[in-house]
Amino acid sequence: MEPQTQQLTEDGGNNNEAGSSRQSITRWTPTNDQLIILNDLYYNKGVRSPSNEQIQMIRFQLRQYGKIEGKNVFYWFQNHKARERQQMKKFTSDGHVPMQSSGLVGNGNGTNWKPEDQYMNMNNKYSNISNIGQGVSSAPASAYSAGMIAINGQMGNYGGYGSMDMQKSFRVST
Amino acid sequence: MEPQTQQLTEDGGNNNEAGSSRQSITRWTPTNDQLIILNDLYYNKGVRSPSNEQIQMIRFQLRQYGKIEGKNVFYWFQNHKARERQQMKKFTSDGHVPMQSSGLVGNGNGTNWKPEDQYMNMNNKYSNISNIGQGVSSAPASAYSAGMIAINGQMGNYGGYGSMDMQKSFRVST
DNA sequence: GTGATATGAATGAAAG
DNA sequence: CTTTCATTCATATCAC
Repeated sequence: MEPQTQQLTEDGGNNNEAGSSRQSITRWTPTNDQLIILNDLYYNKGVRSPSNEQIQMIRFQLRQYGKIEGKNVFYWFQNHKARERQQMKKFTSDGHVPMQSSGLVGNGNGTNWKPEDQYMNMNNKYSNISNIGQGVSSAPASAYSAGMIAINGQMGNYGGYGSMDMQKSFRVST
Repeated sequence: MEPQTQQLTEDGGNNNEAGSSRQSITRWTPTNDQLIILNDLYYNKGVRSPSNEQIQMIRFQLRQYGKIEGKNVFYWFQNHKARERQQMKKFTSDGHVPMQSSGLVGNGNGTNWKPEDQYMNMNNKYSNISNIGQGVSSAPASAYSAGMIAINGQMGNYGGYGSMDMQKSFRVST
């Protein structure tokens, strides 16, 4: 009834948690585009518990749409998976579960993902797929232009060669 | 939150009746009887975070008074506990906390930190790096290629090395 | 009708 | 991975 105007915590860099030894007072809020990618990875690509490397790549991909850190990606997948499972057990829908339409996921190891078209039902939020960060592709991105990240887009045969220097650890509050 | 001044729906009766599709799409509103039971469980029985099975039992019990699902019970306890703490935190030592805490559960924390470094153990097993795409299939039992992961699965080239020895360290403990 | 408040629902972050 | 905490969004109800 009323667009809640999701306050996209756009990048912009106003976020700040360093210095504060408190609990994170800055909570990452995924943008619509980020959610789309994350859900695509989760449901269509079968990503469940990405490794560190994968997290970094995903982060890099999502960064174009807003500020994001590795831990955000990590927590997102962890929560998403846990809650999907929780929903199955705890909220055993006697009626229905007003969340994602998951359900098949029987894979628990990632041994091999069975490609299957499943559309996530992002009926939750409002489609605000707009030019959120039009031109956000800042400079730092070019430094890592290894071109081997094919998370969502198409990638012919560039063959990156991936000895890039990725951050090895993202720590919160040094 | 105020004291349990059950100001619930003044309709007193049951605006939520099982089978009534009246407000099924709206959020659950506990009936008076349900609130009595819930509060009894909370204050007299000391229930704070019921397990899945407990939730189901509670749900079953409450169901005779109105439509209810497991998540409603779950969220009720979550919110009730969180908000009780929230108020307690607000009146840290005012001496007048409008709540009838019975003091069960002996919860003494609230501001208790654990001065301990928590290193998340991202145990990447030796093999079986969940490959997310159907294109990259790592060697079964040789070296684990974690350098580059084609999340899309459209990679025509396989990556070399990346940083394999990453140790993600969430140093989050305050 | 509008705003304040109570509270159900959701989820990021973190602890266990 | 499971469970809990904290913060925030969303909405029903009440006060005006």
